[in-house]
Amino acid sequence: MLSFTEENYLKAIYRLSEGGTKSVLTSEIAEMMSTKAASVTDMIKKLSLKNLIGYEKYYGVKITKQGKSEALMVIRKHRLWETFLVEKLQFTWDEVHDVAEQLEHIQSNLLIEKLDEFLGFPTADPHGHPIPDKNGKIQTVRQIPLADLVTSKKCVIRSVKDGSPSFLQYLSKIGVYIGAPVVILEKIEFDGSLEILIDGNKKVFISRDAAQNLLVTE
Amino acid sequence: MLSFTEENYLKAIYRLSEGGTKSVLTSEIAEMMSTKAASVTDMIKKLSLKNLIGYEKYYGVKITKQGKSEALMVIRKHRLWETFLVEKLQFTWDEVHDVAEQLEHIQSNLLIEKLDEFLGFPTADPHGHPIPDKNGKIQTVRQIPLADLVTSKKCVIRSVKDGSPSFLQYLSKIGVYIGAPVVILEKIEFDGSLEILIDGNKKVFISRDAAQNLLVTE
DNA sequence: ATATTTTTTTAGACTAGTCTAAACTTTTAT
DNA sequence: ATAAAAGTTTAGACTAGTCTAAAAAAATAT
Ligand SMILES: [Mn+2]
Ligand SMILES: [Mn+2]
Ligand SMILES: [Mn+2]
Ligand SMILES: [Mn+2]
Repeated sequence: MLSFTEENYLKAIYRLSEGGTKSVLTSEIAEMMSTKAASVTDMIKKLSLKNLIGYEKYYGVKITKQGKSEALMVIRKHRLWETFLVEKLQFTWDEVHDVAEQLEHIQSNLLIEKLDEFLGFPTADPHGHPIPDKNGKIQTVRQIPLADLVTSKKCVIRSVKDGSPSFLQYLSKIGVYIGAPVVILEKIEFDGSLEILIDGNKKVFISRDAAQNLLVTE
Repeated sequence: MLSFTEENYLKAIYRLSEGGTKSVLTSEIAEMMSTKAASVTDMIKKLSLKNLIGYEKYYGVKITKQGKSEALMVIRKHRLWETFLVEKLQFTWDEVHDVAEQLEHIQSNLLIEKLDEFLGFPTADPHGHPIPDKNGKIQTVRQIPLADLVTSKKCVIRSVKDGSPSFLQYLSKIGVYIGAPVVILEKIEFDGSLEILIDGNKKVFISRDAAQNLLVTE
C-alpha cells in the first residue's frame, strides 16, 4: 500500500512521462511537487525499490508498468471525485481540484467502484479530462488547440489544458464550457488573439494564450 | 489546523469524556487508540499546548470547549459520510465505518456543507447516532436499552450502541433495522435473553448482550 | 581538452508520530 | 505506615518526509 506522499510523487512522475519516452529528471519532479531536489532523490530511491519506477543515478527515472497502473488509479479517483463534486454537490469547476487532491488518497476499492456507478461511469471529468476505467484504460479522442483551428470551421470545446481556478472562472465568465459549440470568426494578425462565436450567439475576443489552452474537436 | 492524528486523539478523548465529568486517563486513551501510553503522553502535551484539552500530570485530561467543538466537527463529518455511503452509494451499514474513518479527515468546509445539503440535512447516521449540525449542536432523544423495556410494550429501534460489523450483520440477518417496530414477547429468566417480535411478523430470540446494545424509544 | 556552470546526490539535521525501557508517582495491599 | 503493584512520564531510538550545505557528476563553454 502506497502512502499519501508516494502516490503524489508517482502521479507527478506519470504526468511528466506522458507523451515522451525519455527519462524524467529529478529537477522536473522537484519543480512539479514544489519540493527540493534532495527530497526527490530520497523518494526516488523508495519508489525504485518498490519497482514503481526505474532509476539510473544522475539520469532520471522511468515509470514502470506497475507504477503507471498505480498512478492511473490515483488519477481515476481524482477525476471521479471531481465529477462527483460538480455533478452531485453543485461545485463549480474551479472549486474542485484542491478537494479532489485530498479525496484521491482515500483507500477503498468498494468506494471507488460504487462512486463510479453512482455517477453513471463517466468518461471525462469537469475539465474534459478522461477518466481511466477500473483497468486503467483511458479513452482518448484526438483534440487540437482552438488556436490551431481554421477560421469559420465549427468545433466543440472538449477540455482545458491548464485548469487553474482563475482561467476556469474567466472561461465561465465569457460563456465557455465543456461541450460548447464554437467557431473562430477572425484571427487577429497582430497578437494572435481570436474573435470567436460561442453557442452561436456570444461574440468575444480571447488571447492566443487562452486559445492555446482550449482543446476542441471538429 | 489539526493533523489527521490530532483529530483522532481528540475524538477518542471526546468519546471517553461523554457522560462523565471526571478526567480521562492516559491508559484509557491508549486503549481506545490501540497505542502505547508513552505515545499518548506525547500527544497529550501537544493538544494541551493548543488548548484543546486541560492536562494535569499523572491525573489525566479534560477536554476544553474548543477541543469539544473540534471533536464534534470530526464526528459530524464521519457521520455525514456514513450517511452518504449508505443512502447514495448503497453501502450496507456494516461496511461504512472504516471508509468514514478516512473521509472524516478531509478538510473543506464547503464540501461538508454541500454534502449535508445533498443528504437533506440528516439528523442521524445509519447506526442511529446523532449528527451534530454545523454549530456542533446535537439533537438528543432519550433512548433506553431494549433489555430494560417491559414485556409487550411497543417500541422502535433507534440506534445501536456497539456498531461492530459482525453485530450489524447479525442484526440485518434477523431483520432488525433502525426504525423497526419491536415488542418483547418474553424475558427468559435463565440467561436474560429475550424473545422479540420484529415488524409485527418476525419472532426471534436475542441474547441479553444484544438487547443491551439496541437502543429504543417507546 | 580543460575550466566553469549546472544538476544531482550525499550527509546531517529537523519534525511528527511511534516504540521500548527506565524512572517516577499514585494507588492498593498488608 | 510501609511495601508492592499499577499507572504515568521521561529518555532515547526509530521511520517517513523534509530541508540546507557540501560533495560529486554531468553538461556546457572556452
Ligand atoms: Mn484536478
Ligand atoms: Mn494528491
Ligand atoms: Mn462509524
Ligand atoms: Mn479517523
